[in-house]
Amino acid sequence: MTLAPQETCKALADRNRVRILAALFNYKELCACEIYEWLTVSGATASKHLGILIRTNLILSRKDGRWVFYRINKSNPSNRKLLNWLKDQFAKDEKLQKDLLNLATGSNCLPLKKSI
Amino acid sequence: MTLAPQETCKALADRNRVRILAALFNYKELCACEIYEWLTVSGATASKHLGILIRTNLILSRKDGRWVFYRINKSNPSNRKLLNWLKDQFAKDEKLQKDLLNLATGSNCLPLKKSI
DNA sequence: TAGTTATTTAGCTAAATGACTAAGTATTTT
DNA sequence: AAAATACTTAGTCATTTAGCTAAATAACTA
Repeated sequence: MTLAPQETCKALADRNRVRILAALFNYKELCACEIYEWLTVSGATASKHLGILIRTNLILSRKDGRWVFYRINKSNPSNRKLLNWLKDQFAKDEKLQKDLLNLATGSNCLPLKKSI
Repeated sequence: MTLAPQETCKALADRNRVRILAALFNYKELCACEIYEWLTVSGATASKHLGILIRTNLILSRKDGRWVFYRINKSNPSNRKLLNWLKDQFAKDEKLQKDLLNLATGSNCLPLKKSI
């Protein structure tokens, strides 16, 4: 299944989905509840966003007990350049950087595991 | 004025806007009427799409008499990687490639000027 | 087994989007 | 100056989307 460019871009055309990717750039993995608490949206809303990112091959998930952990899909060569561009954009997005600081301490779920 | 990534992506989240960019990758410049005839949408609709691409710094325009010519904005370094990714995607998008063949001959406006 | 926790699915609503037509502006031609 | 051409702006309508709550599913815990 190949995606047309506008389909991939549509997945990235929402602030909360961009925030999810930015968070996953900073952490190897995050579970759904860590994500939706940080986004401050309902679990259902976050789940929908995560589903969209999964279906466009931008992220991958792994189930562990009752948790589902999400991570960036780095194994998709056709998104390589796109993710690289995104990373550049994240670095320049001051609001996002401030926002990400709140993720570091915010969870009452499992401990966060810092990556990179 | 810096754009957040989701704003740039939103501009690319529509098939007709992607088609416009693909067309402008193949031709140095195209005028609005060449574009909307090829897209098979009304001039008003094309104008709106072109305005969106202009406002996100993806394309530039130049007025010449009663024509407005559009071209890819290659001078914006922060979109370099994104445009590069797009180019890769275009090459793999068979529908788009077939579609582009109809642009070469399609105009009853000014002569098309092949680029690259 | 019953209850609790984590996530997804279903159904709803308000807002955004992309298409159209009609009207407006700018420029050229007759 | 009037008509024609190229494009943009404004207004309308149908569809899509992002949020919510409630209900369903899945997995652990007491």
